[in-house]
Amino acid sequence: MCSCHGPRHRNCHHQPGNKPERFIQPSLLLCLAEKSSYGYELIEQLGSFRLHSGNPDPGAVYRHLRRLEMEGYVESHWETGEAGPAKRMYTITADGISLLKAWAAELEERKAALEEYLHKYQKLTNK
Amino acid sequence: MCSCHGPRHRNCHHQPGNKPERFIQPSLLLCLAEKSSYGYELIEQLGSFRLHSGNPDPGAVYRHLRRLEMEGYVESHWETGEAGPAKRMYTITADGISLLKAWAAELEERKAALEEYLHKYQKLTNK
DNA sequence: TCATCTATATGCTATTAACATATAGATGTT
DNA sequence: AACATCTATATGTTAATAGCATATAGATGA
Repeated sequence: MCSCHGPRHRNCHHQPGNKPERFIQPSLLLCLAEKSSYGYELIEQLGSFRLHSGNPDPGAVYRHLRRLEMEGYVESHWETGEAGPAKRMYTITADGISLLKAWAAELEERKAALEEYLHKYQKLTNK
Repeated sequence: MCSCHGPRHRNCHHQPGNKPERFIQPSLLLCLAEKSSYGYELIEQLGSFRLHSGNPDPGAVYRHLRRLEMEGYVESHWETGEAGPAKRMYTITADGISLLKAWAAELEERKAALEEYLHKYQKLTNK
């Protein structure tokens, strides 16, 4: 029974299924390492990652992008040529590639940590 | 370059290595499914999990335990017989076992999600 | 004209990890 | 006896973030 109530708790964080996603940053970096892109498109791309159940919050994505730029991991410029409203196109920098690499190592470690946990769980249930 | 400064930012969350641990609850449940235990001992046990880099924050552990009890996933009683100060011994309930099972399924899913991400990363770097 | 789609952005709240500190009984040392 | 240390539990505060709501505006189509 979750102690959370009200409209802000449709996705309560206290139960396993309702995960806080902390993977917006590494996902953005991976997408941008593949090709330059912009917020609206990146939102759709992240939506297809298993790490994100459905499209991520647009607000979160735009804020992450601005921050990554402020910190020098990506660069942006306005693209006005194409159809529709102007897009802010983002390109990953060398620092961004380094950060992505660090994320990959970290996520590899987390995978191993999860495997350890699940192994312990298996050992318990097979007793 | 992280925009975080000051004493509260020795462990900045924005960089891969500085992970927020969101695994105290499932770790506690797994330990308690193995055997009844108490806060101080559980802190040490969690410290040996790869999911936790070093001993977790005692405050966090004690609060998690109280909340798990409030929500019916564990039960506790004071143990005064042994040496040292009294211990609040925790025992997992049937609901707690169910919750643990749900956590295991969720962490299995997260492991798969991480594998997907890392596979994409590998594909990129092998180009 | 109006609705809808594309696109970016900001404001607010709840939750949580991290950090700091408080309390107190038990044990060991001089 | 006095004192430090260890065991054990607990609370107060802050910073960071996910999630939700909302604002803005140009482009497209009916």
